[in-house]
Amino acid sequence: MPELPEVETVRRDLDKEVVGRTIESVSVTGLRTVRRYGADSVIASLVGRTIVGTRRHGKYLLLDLDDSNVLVVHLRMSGMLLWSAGAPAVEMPHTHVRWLFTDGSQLRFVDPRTFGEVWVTSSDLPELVHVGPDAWNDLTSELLVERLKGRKSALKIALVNQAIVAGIGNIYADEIAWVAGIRPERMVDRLTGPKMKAVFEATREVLGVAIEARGSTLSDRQYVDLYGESGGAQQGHRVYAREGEACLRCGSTIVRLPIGARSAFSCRKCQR
DNA sequence: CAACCGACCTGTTCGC
DNA sequence: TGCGAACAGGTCGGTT
Repeated sequence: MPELPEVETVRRDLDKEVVGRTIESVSVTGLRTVRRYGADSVIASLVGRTIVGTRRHGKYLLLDLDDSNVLVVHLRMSGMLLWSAGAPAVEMPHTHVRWLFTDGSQLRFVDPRTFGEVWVTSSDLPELVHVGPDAWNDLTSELLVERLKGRKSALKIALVNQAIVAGIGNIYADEIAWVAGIRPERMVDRLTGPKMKAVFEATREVLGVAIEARGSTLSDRQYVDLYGESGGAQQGHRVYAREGEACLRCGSTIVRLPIGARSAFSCRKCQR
């Protein structure tokens, strides 16, 4: 599933491939993908526009346009952006939006489960006002303490709450809790200063390594980069999807336990 | 206001 | 082996 490291990988690829390119036409075949403002809005505000830059806030991908508006893409669970210099070698089912550039290259939004979204908005990004600071670019140790203050929820639940901090999802929340040596169900209002610091440092380490490895691609290949290639970060996972395997720190068995409606992987011996 | 939970989806895996 | 059930999970809206 695309979380911050996966979206950041796609952003870096987009920065290389589409910045400076001008959109000749837009084809929308999946209406659910453009449900926020409709197909007409997406097409009318993009044809003739040049992409001048890329940004990311949490899991939101932001493409800056030459009229100061912004093309927003959220991959959610199964969305992928695929770029090709010309006509794509392989046509993918579930292609919902296609952007053709004036130089013959093209970008496609493919999304089997149709949770993903594409829309165009103004530069002040009104749809993202409720989203917290980006976990990679904006978060500091002090800011994390401030964001968690007064919250009564489990560490994992807090980490995946985009209003508290943006970009962390199910996989990296489990990894962060393991690196910090804290149980995912631990209430954040009971974390001491040093433990808060440990969570912050773990966040830096886990996200940094995953970005370096170009994100996590699990067996179902629900995430690939702009060229359709898998990431390599899954090889470094220390708890996620390792139920029954040995903890890499203490050798104890990794377990899977429900937290809220989801499940979390952890080591009961060295996470306290 | 904050926490919680169901709904949204479809491809894949699981269990009988 | 086959088929239906369960599962995967980010976000939103409704409820507690």
